[in-house]
Amino acid sequence: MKTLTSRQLQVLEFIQDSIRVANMPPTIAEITVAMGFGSTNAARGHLQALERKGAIELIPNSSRGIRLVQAGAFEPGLPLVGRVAAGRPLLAEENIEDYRPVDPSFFSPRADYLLRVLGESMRHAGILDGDLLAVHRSPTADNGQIVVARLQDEVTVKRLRRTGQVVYLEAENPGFPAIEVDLKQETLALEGIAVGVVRNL
Amino acid sequence: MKTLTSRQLQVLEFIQDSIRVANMPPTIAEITVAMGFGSTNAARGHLQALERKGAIELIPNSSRGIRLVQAGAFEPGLPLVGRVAAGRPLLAEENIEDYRPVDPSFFSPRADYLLRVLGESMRHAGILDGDLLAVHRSPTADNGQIVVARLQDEVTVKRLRRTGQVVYLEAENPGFPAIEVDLKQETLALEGIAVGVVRNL
DNA sequence: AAAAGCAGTGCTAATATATTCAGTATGAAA
DNA sequence: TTTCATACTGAATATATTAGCACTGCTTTT
Repeated sequence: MKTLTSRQLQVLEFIQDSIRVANMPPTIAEITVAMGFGSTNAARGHLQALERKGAIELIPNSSRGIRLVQAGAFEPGLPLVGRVAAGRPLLAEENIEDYRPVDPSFFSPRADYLLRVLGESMRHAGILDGDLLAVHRSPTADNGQIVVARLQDEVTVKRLRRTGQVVYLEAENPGFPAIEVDLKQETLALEGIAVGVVRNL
Repeated sequence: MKTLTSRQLQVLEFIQDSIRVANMPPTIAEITVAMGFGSTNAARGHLQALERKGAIELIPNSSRGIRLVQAGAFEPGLPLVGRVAAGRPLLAEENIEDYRPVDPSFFSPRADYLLRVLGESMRHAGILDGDLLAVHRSPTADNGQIVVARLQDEVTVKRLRRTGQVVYLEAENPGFPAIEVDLKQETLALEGIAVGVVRNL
């Protein structure tokens, strides 16, 4: 989508608000009033510009015939992180596979992103290969929580178990050994804590 | 809300579909066409009846001026079914614990409601006690699918396995025996097929 | 210097849409 | 038996809404 001017953005935002509040797009006249135009053509011009730029779609001869094109313009959903490129922040653009319409506040604390789970190491916690893990960004976590951690450019989902200065990242599947991190020697970079699981069957 | 007639319900459902699909309420003319009426007044009559009964609100002199009154018209979410009362339809009001902001179309096929899972019988399929199972209403299911079935006023989640005239509802946890249903003697009432899992950690 | 995009006004025509009035027919409730 | 709600048809009207034409003025790009 091409960049919008600030005025066009205002119009777009009014349309989004309209849909959110009234559950229907506004008429051109409503936009005209809301924006303080003296002529409906001012609004029409903006709508046509927005359509040219791909922000909306106009349905000819249809009242309130404005359709938001952006999938999730008002509900962007959560970024889905898939394979993580080495040396890049977890939420760097190249790690974001897609956006999924999941309500962040459905989880508590709020979910910040979704992580696609690889492998079976957490199977016994009901987290299977391919599941989407809802993650809340947090640099700290409590004992016993399931966390997302970075270890040498590898992202892993494990249960955190701390005893003194040693942290164990435990799998929930026999055969997968726990990872031991000595806080005196290395730092443990937590990416977040797991707050939920979403699975498509 | 007073009870609606079946015809009124059809109109209401069309309006709901319209909002879901087109993101805006239909015009009276659109309802007229969709319902196969010969006159817009047929649709109008239904709309006024729906308004009297509190299902919708009509905005006078406004195109597409139909507003769903239902809490959650904007974010209907999915009904969460908890404990199921004996002898009552699964989606009867008294079975609906709450509504949860989960996007029905996130799953495929679309989820119609969420069922709170009780017990550990599907643990090895990654479905734990307390999980919310996204369910698509369907009277039929394929072999191997995880289904929601009604057996003597009990709702169970099991994997469907069919051999000839005998259906096995298999648990995914050793120690939980499969339930055998002989279709020659009893009927199996499927409530739906599982299309997803949502868990709050 | 010309062309294109931006941001508007003002008016009119076309048509989409809601609304009103006048009916028919059925079944349930008072 | 009258009244009321349901479930429609049919035609006409009022208004809401989109759409088109002709402008002005400013800024940015070519």
